[in-house]
Amino acid sequence: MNYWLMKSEPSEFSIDDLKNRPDKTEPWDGVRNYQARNMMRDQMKKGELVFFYHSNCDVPGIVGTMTVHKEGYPDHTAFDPEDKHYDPKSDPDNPRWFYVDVKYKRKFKRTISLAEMREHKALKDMKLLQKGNRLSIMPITKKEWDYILKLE
DNA sequence: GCCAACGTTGGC
DNA sequence: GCCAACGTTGGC
Repeated sequence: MNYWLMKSEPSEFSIDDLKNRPDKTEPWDGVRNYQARNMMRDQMKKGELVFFYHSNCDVPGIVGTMTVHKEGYPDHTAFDPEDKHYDPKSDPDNPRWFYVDVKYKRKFKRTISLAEMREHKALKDMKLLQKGNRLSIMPITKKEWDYILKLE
């Protein structure tokens, strides 16, 4: 059982957008980073728990939880010239980019902000808090997962 | 809007 | 394979 954190800009796709999908699921499209792709393609398993993180907004932080609903498969937005995530180098016969479907689980009563997480020594090793980390998907330890849930 | 940190691209 | 140039991320 692995635990994850996935970032999204709420102006693009927020936890409320996910919650408001008819079946509360959505493909996590547009990831164009190899490390993040590898995690979605190879490591994220159905039913695993994921923090939803809002980035590039007034109060960046964790806003809720979701689950991996469908394991890695080719990101078809890479094949569509009309799509803003189009990548001509991704060949449908040999896809370069993959995504998973996520499913809404719960929205926190409040945002666990990045600033707040920085204040907790127990969380100091989180990849999220390390300088210059721009990965949009990252693993979380069970210890960190449990600790953050208690902050709510 | 600024800018540091990082990833990718492409010339050589 | 090096590395400068460029583009992107994302906190502030």
